[in-house]
Amino acid sequence: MASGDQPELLQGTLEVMVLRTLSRGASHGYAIARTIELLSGKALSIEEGSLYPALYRLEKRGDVESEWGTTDANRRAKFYSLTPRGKGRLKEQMALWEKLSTAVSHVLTREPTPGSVT
Amino acid sequence: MASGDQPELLQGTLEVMVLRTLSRGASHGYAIARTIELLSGKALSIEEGSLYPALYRLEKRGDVESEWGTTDANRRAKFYSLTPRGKGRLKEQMALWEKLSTAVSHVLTREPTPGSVT
DNA sequence: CTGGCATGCCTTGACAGTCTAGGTATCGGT
DNA sequence: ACCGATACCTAGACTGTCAAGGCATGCCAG
Repeated sequence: MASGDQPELLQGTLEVMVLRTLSRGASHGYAIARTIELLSGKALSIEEGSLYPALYRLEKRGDVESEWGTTDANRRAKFYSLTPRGKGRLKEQMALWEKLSTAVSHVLTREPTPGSVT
Repeated sequence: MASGDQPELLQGTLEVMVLRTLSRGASHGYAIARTIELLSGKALSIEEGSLYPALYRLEKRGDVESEWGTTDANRRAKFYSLTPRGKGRLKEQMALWEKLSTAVSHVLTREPTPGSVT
């Protein structure tokens, strides 16, 4: 923790956000980060030290594949795209997020049933 | 892993769930775990190896305090309760969860604006 | 009365994913 | 000539979770 109080990402959510971003079309690291930040309404900030390792994980696992290309800004960049496998994974992970976040929300807001544990 | 594929907790959410549980009244480790599992609709399973360290963290930080007592089942147990500080922390963490989970959901569901980054 | 199950607490070690904090290189504009 | 934005990469520390064990005791079925 220390001093820099940026809210840390909910561990495990970066991957699914990356997959989702790529499901809208191939993109490269830098752009993926900017896109996620934008879509989150600036609530999330994607650190490169987390993003690149995540990308490598996904590629190693066969969920994405990469190819070098050139960006709008005329710069060399590695473009990642979803593989069929990755599309499956995305679906999976979206469902999992839905399930888990709902579960957590329930715990935080639900009133306990009368017959609770003591 | 093997067969029992319990989804891992979203890292960082355990604490806020514990605080929230205690906000409904003092409780002990075992009961806290059962309560969270129940409220989550069995979607979450709280591992003791995560729960107890979390409880110690919270106590060390002054968010909860503990006292030995006896349960309904007539067993010795350490009862934790929220301190004023802990109530503040709970409020904070609930807001943070709200903010982050909303942000993630946006990233997963929102359609990108036309002028996106390339 | 005894064996097993549920209750209840605790700890160690491995591990995964994130962050900090550096580094490199190039393009375009001032 | 420089500087900011773009773009990639990596090492090391850290944090929280998990798996897997251990211990003790109350209660009930057989």
